[in-house]
Amino acid sequence: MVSATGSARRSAGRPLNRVLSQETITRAALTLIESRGYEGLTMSSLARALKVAPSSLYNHVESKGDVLILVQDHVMTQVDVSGFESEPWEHAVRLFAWSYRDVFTRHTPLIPVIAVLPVSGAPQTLAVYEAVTRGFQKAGWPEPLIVPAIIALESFIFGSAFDATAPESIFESGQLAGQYPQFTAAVAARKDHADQRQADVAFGLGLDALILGLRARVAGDLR
Amino acid sequence: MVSATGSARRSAGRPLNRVLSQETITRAALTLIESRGYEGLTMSSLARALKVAPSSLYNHVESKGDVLILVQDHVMTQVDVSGFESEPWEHAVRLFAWSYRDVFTRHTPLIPVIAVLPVSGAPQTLAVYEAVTRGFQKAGWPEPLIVPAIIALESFIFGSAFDATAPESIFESGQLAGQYPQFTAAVAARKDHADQRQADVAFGLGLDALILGLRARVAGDLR
DNA sequence: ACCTGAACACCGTTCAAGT
DNA sequence: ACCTGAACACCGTTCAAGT
Repeated sequence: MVSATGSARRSAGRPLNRVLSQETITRAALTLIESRGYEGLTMSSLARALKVAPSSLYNHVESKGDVLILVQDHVMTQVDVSGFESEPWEHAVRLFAWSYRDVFTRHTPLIPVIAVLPVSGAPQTLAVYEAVTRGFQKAGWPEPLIVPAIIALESFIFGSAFDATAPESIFESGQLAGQYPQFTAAVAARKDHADQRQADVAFGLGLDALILGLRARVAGDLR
Repeated sequence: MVSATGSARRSAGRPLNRVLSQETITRAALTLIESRGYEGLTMSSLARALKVAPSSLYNHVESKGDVLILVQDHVMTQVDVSGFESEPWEHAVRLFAWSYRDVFTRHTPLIPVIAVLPVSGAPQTLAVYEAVTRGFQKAGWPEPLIVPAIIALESFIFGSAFDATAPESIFESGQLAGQYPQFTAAVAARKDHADQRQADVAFGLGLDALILGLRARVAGDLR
């Protein structure tokens, strides 16, 4: 019997023309993540989206972790590094950092993947690092400081991406307010930044501080 | 039949004295994580360690996520906030930040949990924030800036904890080196900091920059 | 080479039955 | 109130069989 609606099921055996590739898998995974989130991304759901049996995926990837690596590298193309070509260093860093954080706020489950993944298998990730490095070099940064500075920036960005997914009320002490009076007061005193999200205020503050502090360090090293 | 070695299996029905509590569960989970890591922590393994059926756990926690929340709050007691009582602000922040990062380097799977968890259910976490807040107040920080500054610091710390779990060789471009010459050069130029780990160099650089930048911002606000 | 379909060893969670 | 034991609906992954 063939399913009543939709197309007939493919029979076993090698099909006449290949139906899968790493690219179609990556694309389907991204679409699935956009519509159903990361909990919605399973090898089953991915296979279903591609109209294929789950076991077929293993002809093209070694594991689900492999799929996440493919997705990660593709997501990296969404990060805006254009500023490093034309803009002054500080402006370029700011543009880059906000863009990087915004992208990964939508993809926090990739952060544990990327943070530990060797760049050698991730060309788009390398392309981003290359562009950023050129920007730092153009601004006259001492070579040995560039990679540590990029890592520090990236660490701040990843942590901030997690923070950006937290509910606005995360710091309300609730019942325990009386036991922690100073923190409760500090939470209440946070400036009412109109409609700006608290996570954005913190990110802006930290980014300004990092930029200022890094710049001071470079000036010291070059003097 | 009773198992040949070890104690006999408990029969069904309410036992004479309670064998579980949130505290024993938390303790067992932490021991399990220390010995087998986070992949080794399953509801089954946890039950086995406590000599109990997996379903028994659900009399004390609502889900595995609940267990992670209990673990997270307990781990928070390992963070050193003692500096904020006696030391100058800058030294206290440094002590706190390194300690916080070191603790969560061993517990990165908790980061997505804590980053989104309302503090109202996490007394130890609140205790840490209270101590830090007092240190900032003592140093004369303007009240509305304290919470954003703590969040920024924490974001940098969490991101750096992930970075600290990465292999030392993560930035070697491998085959693709030729296509990304500037980044490859920058990686090669990283100072040889004797036996200091690259992650520690980056964390130290970023922490110094953040401290300097935050301090400058405060000075500006108070002027 | 690359697909299907059946199977496997897990997972977290639910719930009736028992004391 | 709080435990056991059986069951359920999933998970990722393996592998023989098919073309």
